[in-house]
Amino acid sequence: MPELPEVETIRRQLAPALDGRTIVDAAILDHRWTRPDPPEPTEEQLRGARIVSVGRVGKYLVWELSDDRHLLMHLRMTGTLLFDPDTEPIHTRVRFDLDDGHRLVYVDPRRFGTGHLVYGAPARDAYLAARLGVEPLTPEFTTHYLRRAAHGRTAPVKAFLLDQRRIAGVGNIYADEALFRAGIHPLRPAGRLTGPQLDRLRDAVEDALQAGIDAKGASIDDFRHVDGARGSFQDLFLIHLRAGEPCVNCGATVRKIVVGGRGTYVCERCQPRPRPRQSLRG
DNA sequence: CGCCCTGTTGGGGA
DNA sequence: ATCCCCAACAGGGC
Repeated sequence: MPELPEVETIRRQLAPALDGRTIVDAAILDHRWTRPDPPEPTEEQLRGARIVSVGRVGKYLVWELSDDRHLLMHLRMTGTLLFDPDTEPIHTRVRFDLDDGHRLVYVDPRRFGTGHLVYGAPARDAYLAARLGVEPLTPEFTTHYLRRAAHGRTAPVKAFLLDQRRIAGVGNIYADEALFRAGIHPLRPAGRLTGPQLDRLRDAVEDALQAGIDAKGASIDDFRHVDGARGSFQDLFLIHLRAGEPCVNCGATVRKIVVGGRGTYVCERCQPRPRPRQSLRG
């Protein structure tokens, strides 16, 4: 479920409850959660650890633990963290019992989510730096950076946005949203964006992500229900999952295509298809 | 009931 | 650099 705005929302909700607490007991019910070699963390390593802080980098939740240990959690598509659930969810993978009696439960039906334990800030930063580029809601995220990152690339701009090593935290939904707001077709080669398009794209990524963060308060479990009377998110996702509906901007019918193997929603009037590139050899 | 397709992610192999 | 497939599971359409 989580892209940057959702992970950030989870972090904000969790941090006050976790900061300063000690994990008195941990149960790892799913071996897969710790899969790299060696499998870390183990239950023994988590037991007795104090939680210094809970942060976020890209789509990673970064727990700083006592003794300069760092737990890097990625929720992938279906991971969820529940605080004091009434009943034990079916797909519970990890349980954390805190020293104040509260319990945090990690639930993940598809079991894609991962947890890694690394020792020392340098190891943590190296792990993240190898996978993540610029944070899109920081001053580092400039048109200039976008231009340099996109220069010479032939892959579709949507694939470019999804590449976490360039921009950290944009997923399938917000990529569609940003491209729609910027009026750029997802299939346009990233290296062929014009100056004005790069400007618009930078702003659109920022705006779409910030809108997602601001929409907290609505249930994050329901964030995909953009149609119907659900309300809160009706205005948040302008294009995603709206195939067959009229474009909110021009009224043309929103189409669904596939880009990079991912479902992609586009208004081909607001986001005109790129002219097919003439190959040099014909 | 079964089969097929889809999906909020990212890693690895071609 | 780019593209495709896969991990594991649920839900919907037929």
